[in-house]
Amino acid sequence: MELNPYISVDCVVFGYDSEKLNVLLVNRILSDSDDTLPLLSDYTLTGNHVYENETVEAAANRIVFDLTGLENIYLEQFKTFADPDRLTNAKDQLWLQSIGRDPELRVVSIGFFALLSTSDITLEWKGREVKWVPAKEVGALGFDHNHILEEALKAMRNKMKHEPIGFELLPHKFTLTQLQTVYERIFDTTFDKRNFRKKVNRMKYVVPLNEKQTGVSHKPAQLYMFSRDVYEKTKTEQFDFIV
Amino acid sequence: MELNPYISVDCVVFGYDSEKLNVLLVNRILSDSDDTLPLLSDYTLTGNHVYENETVEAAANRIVFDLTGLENIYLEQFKTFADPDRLTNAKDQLWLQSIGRDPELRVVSIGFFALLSTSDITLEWKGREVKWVPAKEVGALGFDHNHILEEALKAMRNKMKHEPIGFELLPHKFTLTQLQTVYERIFDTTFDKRNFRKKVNRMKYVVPLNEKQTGVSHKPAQLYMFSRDVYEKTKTEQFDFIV
DNA sequence: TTTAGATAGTGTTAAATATACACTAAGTAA
DNA sequence: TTACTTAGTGTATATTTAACACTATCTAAA
Repeated sequence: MELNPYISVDCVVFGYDSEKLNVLLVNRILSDSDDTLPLLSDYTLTGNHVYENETVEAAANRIVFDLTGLENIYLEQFKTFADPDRLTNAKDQLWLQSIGRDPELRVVSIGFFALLSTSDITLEWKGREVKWVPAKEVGALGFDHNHILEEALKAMRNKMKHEPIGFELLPHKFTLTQLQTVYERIFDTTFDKRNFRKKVNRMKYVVPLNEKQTGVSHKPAQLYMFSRDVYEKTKTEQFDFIV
Repeated sequence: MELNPYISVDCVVFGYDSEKLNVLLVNRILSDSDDTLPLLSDYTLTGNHVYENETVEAAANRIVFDLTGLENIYLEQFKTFADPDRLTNAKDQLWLQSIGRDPELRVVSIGFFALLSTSDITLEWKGREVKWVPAKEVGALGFDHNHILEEALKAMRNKMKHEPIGFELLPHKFTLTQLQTVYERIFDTTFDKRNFRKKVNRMKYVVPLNEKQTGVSHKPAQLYMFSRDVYEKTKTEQFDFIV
């Protein structure tokens, strides 16, 4: 089965490590014929073209699965990138040529972001180096991927303000302190612990388990899980189009 | 300048007529050679392929401008449609063939929605019939446009809950009753007049004008306008990830 | 010019939510 | 047993929401 040459999917995989938000990057390396200094070595987001009979959602899931081994990861199509000059940079042209793609072809890239907890996976070598980089420390990426990353961050933060997706960045079982910290780190702010807990208390879809944290050298915290089921059943329309 | 054959933009143009939400549709008609009964006659959303050197945003603006004569209309890219079988329906295949497109080609369509007040424009014949249809009365559309319309409605409603875009559906100067009615019609609900006004009162970006409604046979209402400028300057981060 | 009709515009009370703030509880490790 | 670390909790005040009904002002028609 053939890959479609002009439709690609780029996945901005966000992984939270209970400290900061990271992005999954892959190494883009191009060696000279005599194998000395590489002609090109930088990083890009994870992406691929879609197969001719494949939906873009399936392609996004495939890409995330190939790199993380995880299925049913939170994935959302957030924006499409199709500027005529998005791949006309010299490095990108060199790369496209070297991997046998037509550098003239206008490639549409459909952007997805994925949310997961880095504790759920261990990265493996997949023919190319794959690594987590803190979102705030990402340097110059190949293609238009800095732009895509910025847009993904915007879309993710925006969604996070109104829908319960912070949970997707945590392990299945989490403590309220962990939950509070995710939101604090992603929005670069702090919340009052008691007020935060009062608010969470009202969210019936954050359900306490009969289980406590283990392996910590202090009072172990109560564990909770997120129930999307309860969420869907209890959510109501709400407006907040106000300052 | 050539149109790119595999990248298209579909615009879901929402027009509010101070009564209901309408969608702009164009007639897709195909006559037999002897010009009797049409082989095909139905409606689609407005869309077009993009020029090779054109961005998709520019294409969306061009499409809206060509149909309405308006520039600087509120436009938002909301989702991209690229299913391999999105144009494989018999009617669509017939149409594609008849206008000289390759019916086998996988076409990516980037969806935008536009918001405007129908009072701002008068539709003209542009070689094809163009008409407003109430969003709730749209029948079977060509291509995958019923699906695109559904997604546009979802995206628009969702955005409307959290950001001040209801104004885009009204004339530049509007009354508070008109503003309330837009929200009521789009969310199929009703609000208490006094509470609604108290809320709007707190929105500093809804600014009263030194002007009243004219041409009505009852007490004329105060006119207001929306200031995106004030909005951008006064908006704050807010969370509501709660039931 | 008076009157009927239509929509504009306004205030209060009770309940819920948001905010600000500091100490005790329960575990581990030395 | 003590020191250390994080968990977990309550109260008072300010703000916001929700529920609810009447008067004001204009036009048009009698």
